[in-house]
Amino acid sequence: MEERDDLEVKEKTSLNFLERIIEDDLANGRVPNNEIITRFPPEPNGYLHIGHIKSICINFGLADKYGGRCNLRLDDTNPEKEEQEYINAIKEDIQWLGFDWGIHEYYASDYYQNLYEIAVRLIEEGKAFVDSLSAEEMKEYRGTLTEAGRNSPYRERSIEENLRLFEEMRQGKHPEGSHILRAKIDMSSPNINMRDPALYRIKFAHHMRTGDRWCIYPMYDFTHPISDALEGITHSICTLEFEDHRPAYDWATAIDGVEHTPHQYEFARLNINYLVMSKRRLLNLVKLGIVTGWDDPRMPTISGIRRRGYSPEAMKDFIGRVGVAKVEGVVDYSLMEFCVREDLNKRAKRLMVVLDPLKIVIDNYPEGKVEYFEAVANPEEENSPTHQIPFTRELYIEREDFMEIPAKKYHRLYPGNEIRLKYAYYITANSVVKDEAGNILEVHCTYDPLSKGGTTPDERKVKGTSHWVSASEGVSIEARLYDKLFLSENPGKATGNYLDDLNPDSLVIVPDAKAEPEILKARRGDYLQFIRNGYFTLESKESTEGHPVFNRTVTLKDSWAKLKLKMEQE
RNA sequence: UGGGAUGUAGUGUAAUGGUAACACUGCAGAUUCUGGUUCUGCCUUUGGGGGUUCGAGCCCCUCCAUCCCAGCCA
Repeated sequence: MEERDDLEVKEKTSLNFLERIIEDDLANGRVPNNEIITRFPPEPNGYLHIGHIKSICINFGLADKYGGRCNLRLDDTNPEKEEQEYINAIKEDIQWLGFDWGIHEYYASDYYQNLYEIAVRLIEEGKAFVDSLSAEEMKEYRGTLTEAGRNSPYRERSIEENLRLFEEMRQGKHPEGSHILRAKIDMSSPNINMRDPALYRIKFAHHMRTGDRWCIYPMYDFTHPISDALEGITHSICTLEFEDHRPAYDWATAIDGVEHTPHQYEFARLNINYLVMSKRRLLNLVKLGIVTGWDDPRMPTISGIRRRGYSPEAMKDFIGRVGVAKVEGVVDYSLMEFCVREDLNKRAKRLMVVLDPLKIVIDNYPEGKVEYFEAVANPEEENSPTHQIPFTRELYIEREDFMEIPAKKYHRLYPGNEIRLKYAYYITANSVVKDEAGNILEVHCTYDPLSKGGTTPDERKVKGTSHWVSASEGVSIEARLYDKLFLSENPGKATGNYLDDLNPDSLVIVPDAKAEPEILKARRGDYLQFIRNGYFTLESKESTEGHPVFNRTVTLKDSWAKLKLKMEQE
């Protein structure tokens, strides 16, 4: 221990592949002004989910690390699916994570005029044409994965006719689906994305930002690279499924007149086992009313996990631990739980709440007496604040903290056994009161007055300690306990019948416990940690007007449940 | 079976031609005013086969496996 300082702490400098690319580009003067510019380009067609956190952390993180910047760009080129509500939510979620795009908030729709002009220029140069094939015909002409496609019969239209048609498309003179602007690349390319990709389609849809000004909208393969170029993006980082689009990206940034040439790099998206992470499916859960909204605490959306009490720090730590690579893997849910637990353990305020109450009557404690004990908010914290907890003759403890016939290795309350009520007294169980059906209604105990504060003069030890709540002084709260996020039975990505797969794993518990000072405190916000194996969060009143809800954030290692199972098997 | 990518403990990620490692999980033990926390220990790894090299997870060849692509979505 005295040699600590002499130990050479090996600086861990291993870089991920993107950092290596950037450092190499920087070292070789390939970055204009040495300013790394990335972008996070979500389509505002839904709420951001946990998977997006990886992309956000990579793009904003890289910009931070290398002293550049990251633009927020809303990729709004499909007016039928996009909504202002989503834009607001996206911005809130990124900010919650602690990232700031400053003044660099852009919209693909800001570039509609530029894009249009570039398209006209492509037509003039004979590099794009108006195709009048139907969607079905186009598909047929495209060929298959193993067979080359054929040129559209409209491919050789004159430049004049193409120009006229495209202009008419813009003016709304043609119905949706009648014409489409395509790039002339190569119908026999083994890469299907290069078989004369569509550039512009007709859509008589109202756009939330441009209204009815346009009725032709540019496609991703055209919009994205040019938006990147226009914004001076140096490193355009996306997920693996766009690898096949990189040639199209390079084609677009090579168009005459497009000044800046960004480069696209791809990384593996985040998959977490049993977690449903597809905007389409999440939207479905919302539409079908299976959840209360995108921010339902069971949803793996950023707003959902925020409501359950996950912290941005924990999620960023999680992403850091997952790493960045090109391997399509599936991360264990338990790693995310670990990160949340680790963070919450350091900062969560501990409050005692009984979720599944069992009444305890202390026969030798005076009726009507109320005594207060001091509890610390967070034992992990030095000089942690304390608060007073009322103790009375009748209390509630957790139902699982009592067993009439104890299992092996059970050292909580059972007839004849002595345990400690945290911060208060030692009690010993004597007798049990049951109803006709044999359900335990209450347990009668006696307490040791000398054990006040949780220790005794003779320093005898007890093996069990339980949390408790006063029956008369406590407050009743409506609690909804969520175990995990919506999980699928499919360990990889959720598939077809994911709705059947979903295991809500939630239950409603209404504890009988009544007002306690610490519960009132909790109601003002923050983390509420408690219980043997779990952390709980209480939503702040502000964010859930009228819906006081308890959310159990994570299930800790369910060691108790496992032990119980083991004992049952023995 | 066209093209593009990827294979390192159960999972994720390092090792950039020089002793295969870190974290999570799992298992065991110690501590403990909650069977939590904390601490300690253990288990398990380079997809297969060739080649180059004094030396290969890394370079070459080959086989195998997995993922992505046939929207007028992004």
